[in-house]
Amino acid sequence: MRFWLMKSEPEVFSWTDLVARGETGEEWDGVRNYQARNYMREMKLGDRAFFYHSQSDKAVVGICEVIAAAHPDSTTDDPRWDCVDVRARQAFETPVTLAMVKAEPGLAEMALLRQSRLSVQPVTTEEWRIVCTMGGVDP
DNA sequence: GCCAACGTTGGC
DNA sequence: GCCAACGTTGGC
Repeated sequence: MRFWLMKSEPEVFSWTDLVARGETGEEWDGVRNYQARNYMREMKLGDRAFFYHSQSDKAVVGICEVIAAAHPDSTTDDPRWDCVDVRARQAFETPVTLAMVKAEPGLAEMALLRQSRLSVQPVTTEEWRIVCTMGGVDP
């Protein structure tokens, strides 16, 4: 199983919105960046991803699970864009803010800091463990 | 609201 | 194939 981080502006689609979708989950559509798309194509069923609120919130707020491998993005006819489906799994006890990530030496190499504009990014096993611990959930 | 970083487009 | 112009994202 691999680990990822996916960003969303909470004003557009929030963690609460994903929780409301329940087991059905939601298509992670709208990504129009090749690197982010390629990462989604690498995702497999059962992979876990942090749900990150960008812009107003700037915090990892929960963990979601990939429930459908990459397929065409239903919001466009352009065949270049694929996306996966995810469902909410577990909310963090404590949101892990961007400031907290920056303050943690073990997370200095995270793509979240290195490539701030990338909306879908890989997370290492060690980074996953650290962030989960900070968030108050079992890795 | 501003700006840095970075991706895309289009002229040459 | 290069590069200037432009658009978008996201942190501050």
